[in-house]
Amino acid sequence: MTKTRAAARLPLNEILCGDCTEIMEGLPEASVDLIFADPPYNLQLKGDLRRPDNSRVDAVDDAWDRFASFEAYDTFTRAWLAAARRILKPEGAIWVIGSYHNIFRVGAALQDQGFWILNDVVWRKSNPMPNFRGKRLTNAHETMIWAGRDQGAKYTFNYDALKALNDGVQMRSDWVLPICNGHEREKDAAGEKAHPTQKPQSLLHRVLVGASNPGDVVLDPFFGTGTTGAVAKMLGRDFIGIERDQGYIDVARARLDRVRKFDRTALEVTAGKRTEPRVPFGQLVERGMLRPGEMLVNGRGQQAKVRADGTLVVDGLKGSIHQVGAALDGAPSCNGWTYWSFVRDGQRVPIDLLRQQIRAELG
Amino acid sequence: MTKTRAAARLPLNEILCGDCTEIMEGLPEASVDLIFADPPYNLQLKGDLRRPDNSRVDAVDDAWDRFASFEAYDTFTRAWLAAARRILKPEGAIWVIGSYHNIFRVGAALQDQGFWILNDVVWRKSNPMPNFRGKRLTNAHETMIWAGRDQGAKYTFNYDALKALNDGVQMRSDWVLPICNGHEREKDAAGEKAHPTQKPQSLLHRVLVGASNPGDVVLDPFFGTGTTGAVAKMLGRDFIGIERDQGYIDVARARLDRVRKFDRTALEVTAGKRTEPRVPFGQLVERGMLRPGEMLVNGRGQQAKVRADGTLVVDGLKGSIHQVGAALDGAPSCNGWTYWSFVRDGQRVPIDLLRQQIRAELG
DNA sequence: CAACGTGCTGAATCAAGCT
DNA sequence: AAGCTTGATTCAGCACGTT
Repeated sequence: MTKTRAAARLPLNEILCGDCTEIMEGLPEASVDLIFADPPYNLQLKGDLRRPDNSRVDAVDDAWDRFASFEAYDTFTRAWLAAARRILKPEGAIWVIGSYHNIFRVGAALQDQGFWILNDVVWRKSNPMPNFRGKRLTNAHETMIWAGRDQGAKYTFNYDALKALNDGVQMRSDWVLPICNGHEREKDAAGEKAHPTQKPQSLLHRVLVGASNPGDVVLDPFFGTGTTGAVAKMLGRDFIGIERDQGYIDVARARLDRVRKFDRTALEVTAGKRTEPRVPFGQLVERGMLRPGEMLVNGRGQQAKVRADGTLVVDGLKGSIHQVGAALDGAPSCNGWTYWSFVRDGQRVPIDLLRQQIRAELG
Repeated sequence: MTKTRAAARLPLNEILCGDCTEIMEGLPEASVDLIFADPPYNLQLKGDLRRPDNSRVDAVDDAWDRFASFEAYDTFTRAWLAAARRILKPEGAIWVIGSYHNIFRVGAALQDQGFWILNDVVWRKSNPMPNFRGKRLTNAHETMIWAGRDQGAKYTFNYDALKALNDGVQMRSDWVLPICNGHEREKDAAGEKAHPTQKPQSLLHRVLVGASNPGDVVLDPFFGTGTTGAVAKMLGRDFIGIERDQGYIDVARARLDRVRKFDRTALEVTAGKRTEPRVPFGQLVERGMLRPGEMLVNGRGQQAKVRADGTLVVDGLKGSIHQVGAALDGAPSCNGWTYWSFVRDGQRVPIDLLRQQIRAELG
């Protein structure tokens, strides 16, 4: 009976194979701090789409994204949300990502079940797939809903960490991040993308830094190739993954084995100092251009450690790239962008180069 | 009776005072090209919000934004959407703007009533109000839903005009625009903002340029201080405004009197090739620009013979310029106009050049 | 001069689907 | 059936300048 299974220990840092609703029903009540869910979008695709050069778009045509009707999709959604709600701690929170095909149904279901929406967050893709037919706007964003378990319930929000990640100004509800491709994109044996909708690590990085703490339990009921687990592991959170496709699980397991946790000081997050500059240093970290724990070096060879929220630490000294630089030089101020370098292939490279890359991407 | 009122003429460029559902029920069926709606957001604000300096934030606390529950809000939403759908032409479209408080309920209701979502569009505010309490992300965007009346229905989309607006690249689904303030913000007699949620004209400009044509009828059931009407008038569209607050209507009337329509050349908009007159390939033969028996050549050097009726033949293969091109490439389709060239003075010249000559003659 | 680094350009690649 | 429909990124190739 459920009672027995519910008493079972929480299977931390494992991937459970099966239907997420059923599996969540077997987990102990009020045991999870954060849920990140990337459910099927119900894209309702028909026929095939070709580019102007007649090549075929490799679209999402997997069985798991097919539903007979909005009603069928609603039934599915309400079932997994109810199961998710039961295992969520009273002060836990849920994030769900979707597109216009499904997100309105998900949002209404969340509200109907008593979740309390805290923000909707727009992921603005810096490099979306264009609209090949020229019949609509380029679909350049996806929407995440962040909700607490109940109206008035407490929830985790690391305001200052996100502010630091955003170089000293409040984090907004729209996040500009590139889609997942290149080396970060998991490949199958044939060298093809292993999953059609793999999310970028930078997105999960921001969610987990902002809405969870080290040691928290983060559950992902649609684990796919395990981005949530990978970022949770790096950030020192425990994860629980649920996925019904064994092929995806195999890819995720191999991926998680490769992932290393960032060290402890890198994970500590500022309590709230800031500076003025305009392009967030934290983005270099979120995007994986610099790893938390990596050392930066100044002109005199002094080293500073990069932390997950985009701040630096040297001995007891913590702060932004500018603050730490100024303190080391005993100067009233310092432009951290030109002050710090990182090391690649034995060469010192100014971090400003990375900022220029981001600026180029953003146009 | 409704029947009588429904037969009434369309009240163009007027503001009707009253409940929008009732008034729309009295308008003729299938008579409106575009609906832009900015319904109450159901913000559910409690208490008051103060800035760090203890000044009070002038929030939306008007009676029109209070609903007892999500159910009450849904009932309201489904009623006005049904009335809106009846007066929409089969090839018309609707835009609805909202925030996370209401947009998920609006989106689900749209889908449930048979509207077909074409895009969701994020208005990314370049200057949003900060989050004073530091308890959530800065609420820096609102969401618009663009939907056709039915799945598969035609709709107006001025692809090339929006592309031109966007510096020559496809318009994306996220629009960065400042909020409405300064001189554009309508003031009441006391010099205070006349309406708490006045939308910027830039937003409506983009919607109307992209999703309507000059002479179209644009209806706004929550007219407020008349931004939709003002931009419609400037752009040479007819508007119908519905508003139940006489105070807002007075402000809107005065505003509309001040607005001047742009002149004709300013209103002309980059048109796509689609809207150019269709020229049958056979006309090139009829006019003697190509001779029957002459050979066309594709990119791979394969040749096809032009016949007197404007069809091509290669070996046993006969058909239109498009069909033969597709068959030779083993492709599902082909644009024969760009696929085939003829030879003049040893040079390959695309046949599309001849079509352009004919179009130029047609004006 | 050879060897190598830099920067430009154009081809190739690839992206939650859209008459 | 006609005929209209991309943009960001990566990487190889190559000219050119420096060591």
